[in-house]
Amino acid sequence: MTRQPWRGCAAISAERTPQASRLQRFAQAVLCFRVPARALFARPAVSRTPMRLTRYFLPTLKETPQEAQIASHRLMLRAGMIRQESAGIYSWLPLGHRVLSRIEQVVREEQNASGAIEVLMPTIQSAELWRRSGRYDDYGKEMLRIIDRHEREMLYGPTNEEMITDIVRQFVKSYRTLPLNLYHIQWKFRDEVRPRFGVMRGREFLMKDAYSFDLDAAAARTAYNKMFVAYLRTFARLGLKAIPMRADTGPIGGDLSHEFIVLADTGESGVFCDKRWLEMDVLEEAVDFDSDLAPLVKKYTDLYAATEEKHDPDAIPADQLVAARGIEVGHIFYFGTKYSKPLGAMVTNQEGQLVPVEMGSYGIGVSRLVGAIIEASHDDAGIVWPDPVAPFHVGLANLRQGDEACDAAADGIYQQLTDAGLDVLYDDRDARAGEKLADLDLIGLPWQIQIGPRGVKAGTVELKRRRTGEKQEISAEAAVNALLSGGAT
RNA sequence: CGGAGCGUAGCUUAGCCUGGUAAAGCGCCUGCUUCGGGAGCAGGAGACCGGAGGUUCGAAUCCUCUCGCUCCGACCA
Repeated sequence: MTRQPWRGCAAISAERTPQASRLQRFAQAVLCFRVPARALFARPAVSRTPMRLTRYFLPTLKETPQEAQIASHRLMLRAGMIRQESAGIYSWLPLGHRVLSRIEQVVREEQNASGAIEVLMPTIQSAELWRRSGRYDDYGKEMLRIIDRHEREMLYGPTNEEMITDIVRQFVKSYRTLPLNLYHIQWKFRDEVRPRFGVMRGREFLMKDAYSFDLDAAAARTAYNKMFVAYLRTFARLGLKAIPMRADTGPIGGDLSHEFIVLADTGESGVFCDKRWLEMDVLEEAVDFDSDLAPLVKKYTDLYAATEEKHDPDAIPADQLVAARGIEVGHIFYFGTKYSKPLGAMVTNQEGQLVPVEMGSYGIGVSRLVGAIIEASHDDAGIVWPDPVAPFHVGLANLRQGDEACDAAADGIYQQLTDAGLDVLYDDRDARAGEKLADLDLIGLPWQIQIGPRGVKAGTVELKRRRTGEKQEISAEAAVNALLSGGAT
């Protein structure tokens, strides 16, 4: 990485001012041939953020605030991940924000892998757009309506079908531009009558929404399958078993739809599935999204699975059926020309005719997933993060802060793990062992290293796997090597 | 939106029924002793009792209104 691409280019760097635009700097750097182009596009490594707890902000609670009814809500409050601002609206504190970002990143990577392209649309939309689709009046009180200073009617977007369709209407004129799948990850607002369960059912929530545009129904089906498979992979990476269930299409309309449901006792909807689903493997292997995905989709839709609304008691023998509760973490729809027609998103086909584009939309509740993952992965002591979403890889507890030998050992391990690129949260507070260990379990980092006077004297530290509780007393080197050799990345 | 509850210190609560000017535990700050699963002792800070009005000599307490939050139902990613 070249911090100063101007070095050695005196004539050019002399002209650089603090106000130099990006373009100017780009030109300067390019003119300076000694700078590798790669450096210009180097991106910051977001995940490499070790932290000493004394310099962090992690307001954990010993007692449970009274408003929290379910495990995930309780644990998120206790672990200092969120603070409620008003009904269904939350601030994300550092720990919660890190988890949210991690989930968002997994979702983004899998969307990109499937060929979808990221955009970002605003939270505030104009009522005019919604009048054209006819939904402004239909949507009811769930839509938060806003009047700006010019008395114009605006709204805080509950979803973005109208806007994305309007974008495509303007720029996409030919079938040659299709297929197209645009997605964004953005905050939305639905003024729920009764928000509850913390971030699982908030009024403000972070959603990934993808919108597919195709020339005909067959192509739209291909787009649907891509998203279907991308969702299987996304949830598998997040450590969740999400079952695709035949679902009601709801007010959004359409005739092909699956909800991805995580089974949990605290789930808000009743669901039914073949009991063989419980043994079914999640989709781990990489997928070629240009291949025919129909067989894969078939594999994951062959076994019966339906939400309450779509459940058909005659479809499956009772002794094969599991009735459970579930959390909806994703929902995919095909809805044809429902928006393209009224909003005029037309393309010219091969025959030169103007036809409305075929659309689908595909949502993942990113902020809801934080709660869903905790519901699916916690114990009496606290959260148990799946490795890919854990806010830090390793929690390092110095059980006797201020003891010279312990400090030296802990500082050393912290340095090594950090240098190796692991995210380490180092509890260097002057606090008691019990408090540190309880906090570590509560925040649920996948690995813990405990360093205390007893072990230091014997030349060992304790390496603990949060999920299993399994502990080993080994040398510091062995612990570092164990973490570096795979487990904790 | 129907039904039911609750607002007292940062958190969890007591006090309210039967009015007399606010209490405890945890957390926080200081000191000492402790130190391998949320320590002990001593001291300290911190609450116009959600807000407004009313009744009363006097209101956290009774009455009215209002705001906020929670739960059940209907609705929803």
